[in-house]
Amino acid sequence: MPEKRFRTPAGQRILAAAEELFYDRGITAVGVDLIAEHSGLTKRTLYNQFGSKDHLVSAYLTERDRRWRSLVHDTVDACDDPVAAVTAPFDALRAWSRTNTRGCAFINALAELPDPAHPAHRIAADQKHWLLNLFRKLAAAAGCAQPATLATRLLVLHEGALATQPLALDTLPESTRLARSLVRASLRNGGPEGTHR
Amino acid sequence: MPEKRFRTPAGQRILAAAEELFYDRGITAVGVDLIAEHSGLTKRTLYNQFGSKDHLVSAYLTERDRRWRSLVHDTVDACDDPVAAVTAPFDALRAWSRTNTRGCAFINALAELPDPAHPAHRIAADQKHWLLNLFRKLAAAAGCAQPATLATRLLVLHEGALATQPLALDTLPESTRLARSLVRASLRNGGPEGTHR
DNA sequence: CGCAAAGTACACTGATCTGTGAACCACCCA
DNA sequence: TGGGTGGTTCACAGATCAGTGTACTTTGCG
Repeated sequence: MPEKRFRTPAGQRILAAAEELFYDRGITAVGVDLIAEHSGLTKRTLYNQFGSKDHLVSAYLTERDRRWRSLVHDTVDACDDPVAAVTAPFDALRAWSRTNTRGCAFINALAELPDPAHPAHRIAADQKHWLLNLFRKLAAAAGCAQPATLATRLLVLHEGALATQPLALDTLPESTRLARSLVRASLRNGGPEGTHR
Repeated sequence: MPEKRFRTPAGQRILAAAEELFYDRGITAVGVDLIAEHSGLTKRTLYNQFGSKDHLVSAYLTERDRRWRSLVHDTVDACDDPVAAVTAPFDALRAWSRTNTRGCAFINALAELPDPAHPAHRIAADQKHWLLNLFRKLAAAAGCAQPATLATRLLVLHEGALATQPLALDTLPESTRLARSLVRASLRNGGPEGTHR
């Protein structure tokens, strides 16, 4: 059962418990017994619903990705100014970080699951490509010069702020400021500074 | 045995095997039996030398930190231009990435070891603080305006390039270009762009 | 009523994990 | 020559892990 569109209420509760535990304590460190216990359901139900721990891990990452994209879309849509919309993912990250302080779930998952054949790799790669592409589209829509280059820079800033988050260095505000200034600069002159040569 | 200054040859070989396996496959996923087998030594020797897997993990991170700092120091020292020296860690990262393609070992370790009491947390936090402070000192030495703010931005770019490395997006070149342009901008006018307000 | 789907209770398998005990061996050096 | 240090061999303990088999109960619905 690689994917499942409609999940039973018990399946949803198990997935919710898995999301919390996997993110907070790490995927390998959390056993299926613990997930069953935290969800109030039985291990048998877990296996009836998800088939294996690997499939549950995939469902965890897929669901988290869905929630994150939904938040970013909402934040972008709430911007009436197309220039402000370019850095809307940074605003979404600020809100997201209030309840998620253990860094990026996908980077963390890749750290624990080095096998490139594991579905987690595709999910993680897809998410970052999606964000890169979103930055590019938003930059182009705002009339930024060289949207591809700008998008790469914004992605690096975004991931850098996210990666340093567990270290409590409070890098997000400065990253956001720099991101906004890069967008402004790409509107003022014919391209972001430092691109020539 | 929390630290050990002088290690026996067998201890060095075990540590070398542990470094490779922990980084490539993840800490939790690698057992002590596998490390013993890869090093050609016995599990008994491993425990005689390191006492526990946790201590071996600490030794792994400490040794990796030492090698990375050594590379950065050498790269900085090889710069005759103090302005180029500010972004020398990005050049060091380029060389480092040729053989280390699984991202930051410390971020990865934090993902697997969520317990803040684990020594890995202190080692990882120390490393990032060290790099942030190095950026600050190099920026000040080069005459950059607002070296603290610049250092934070450079650290975010550095960590962003490192975090996205396993995703094969090739973000390091663009991160390095942007880092250099930020340094240049902080020399030209009274501070990096976008800092006012 | 009768059936099927969803979930429970619980024992259990086989593998793997960290860590230990104890006897033994090779080498170096006083 | 005789310890002492460093390493080996190998069995083993105790815990935990993913995953299964089976019989039972509940609930909703035709």
